[in-house]
This record gives sequence, C-alpha cells and structure tokens, in this order.
Amino acid sequence: MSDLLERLRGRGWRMTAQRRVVAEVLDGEHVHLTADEVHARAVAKLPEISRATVYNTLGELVTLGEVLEVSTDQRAKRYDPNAHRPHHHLVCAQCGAIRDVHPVGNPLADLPASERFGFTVSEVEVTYRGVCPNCAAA
Amino acid sequence: MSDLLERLRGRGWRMTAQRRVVAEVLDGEHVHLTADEVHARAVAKLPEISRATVYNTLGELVTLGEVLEVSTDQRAKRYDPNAHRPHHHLVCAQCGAIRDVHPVGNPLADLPASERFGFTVSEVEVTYRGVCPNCAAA
DNA sequence: TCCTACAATAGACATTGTCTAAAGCAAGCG
DNA sequence: CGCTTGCTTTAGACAATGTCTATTGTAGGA
Repeated sequence: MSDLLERLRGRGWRMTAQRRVVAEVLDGEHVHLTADEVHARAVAKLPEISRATVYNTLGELVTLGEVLEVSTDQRAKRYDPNAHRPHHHLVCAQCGAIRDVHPVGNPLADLPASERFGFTVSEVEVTYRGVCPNCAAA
Repeated sequence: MSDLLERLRGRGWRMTAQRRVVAEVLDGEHVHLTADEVHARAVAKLPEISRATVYNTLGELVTLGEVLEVSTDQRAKRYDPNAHRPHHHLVCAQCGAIRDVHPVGNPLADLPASERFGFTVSEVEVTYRGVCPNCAAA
C-alpha cells in the first residue's frame, strides 16, 4: 500500500472508497493526468464514483500539498503526484505529453532585483515546449 | 495609426472594421487581456462585433506571430501584444496582475540533453510568481 | 460596378470545472 | 455492537471559456 494513503490517514483524512481509489490512481501513474483521466481510471475501479467527488478529492490533495496542479496548456489542469521533489516540465506541443525535468541552475536567481518591480517573488515555474520523439516520427 | 495595422496590411490581411478594432484594442493596451476583455473593449468601439470574430481574430494574430498567447492561470488565455521582444512573466498570486520581465541568462541552455528525453525543445516559458507591492501593502 | 472568395454573424455545441440539496456512510461513543 | 453525527458522495444543474457551422455580408480585384 502506498505512502500517500498512510500520510493522508495520519492527517485525519476520513478514508472512503472513493478517496482511496483517487489516491491510488495518482500514486500508480507517474504521468500527469487530467481530472477527467483520473475520473476515467477511478471509474474503472469503482464504477459508481462521481465526477464531483474526483474534482473535490483532487482539490483536497492539492490543498494538502500531496499533489501539484500543473497547467501547461489552457485546456485542462493536470495533476502531478510528484509534489515532493521540485521539478519543471517538458511538454509536447502536439500530443500534450508531459515529462518532469530537472534543469541545472536556479531560475529564481536569474531575475535581477531591477526586474522584480517590488514584487516578493517566491516561486518560478519553467515550461519547456517542443515535440516528443513519438510525434516527431509521425 | 499603429504599426501593427500597417504590418498586417502589408501581409495581405484583408482589413475589416472588426479586425481593425481588435488590433486597436491590443495595440492600445499594454496589459494582458483575456479574450473576453478584448471582446468587451471591441464591443465598446463596434457594438455589433461578435464573440466568434474576436476569438477568430485573436487566433489569427497568434498564428501570424503578432500576439502571444499566455496562460498564467488555467481560467482564460491572455493575449500579449508585446510579441516582438522575448520576455517572461511575473504574476501576482493574489490579484493576478502580470508584468513582463527579462531575466538574465538563457533558460533553454539550462536543460541538458540528458533531460530532454528525445524531445526537440524549441521554446521555454518562465513564470515567476509572487505578491505585488499593492497586495503586500493590503 | 460586379463578382467572388474570404470574413462576420448568431447561436448551438463542447469541454472543463463548480455548486447544491439530498442521501450515504465512517468512525467515535456508549 | 449498534447509534449518531457530521463529513462525504451523488446527480445533475449551472457557469465559464472556447469552437464550430450554416448563413449572410463585404473587401477588393477585374
């Protein structure tokens, strides 16, 4: 069984079949699923789960910091279970596939104070775009 | 009259009142408007313009490379008329304000070949997030 | 001026996400 | 072990954003 479920239980999360299924889907897949894809996989394990529950549960997982929300295109949010190691994303412009990547250097340091306009800058998100080997072959 | 309109005309863009109005809205504002905001401003100048036309025209401007599509949140695409100087964005996590920024260095170079997974990487998009002076004061 | 191909329009449709009111159920308590 | 309570789930309506289609309009060349 997963660490994720253990952690959630430890935080007093009320465990239900639906929540377990959603957590399992995320824990099992190391790709970045959309809410709808999570729903589809959850339905396969628990046919009566509703869309609203999947959305709710994903939202809670994000709030708890167990899952990251990534929006690399404007179509649908994707959910990244790899919330505990900082990383950035490489997105295929054609099929939308996402890989986690770890660039060298610290992009936060690349923004000089003169370019911060008084903002307190706390985060940086880097999205590389290109074409994946699959799409390039097609 | 704007450079933008001149350039478009020079490229054989068929000029219509609707397209002129959309181009003027983008050219006049140096903030990053959503499609709906562009529509609202366009309607103020040309009441009978339709939503579809605004979407189409924005799409064409993006294709022509005159305007950039930016999605800093997952709610709505925003349109950035400043397409001719590469830049990145600094977003206020509270009010959603966006500033263009110019970090030093080239983040594309920060992604080693071993982290490219066979992708042909052509673009990089950096989004800094923080709190703007206004929101920090409040 | 007239024609024709390209553009605009209204509104239906699609996708993604949110909300609500009612019914269900986990887990603590006796 | 079986209540009770309050958190969860559910179905489906609703909302926001974007896309498509068939029809009508029109810019610009002949």
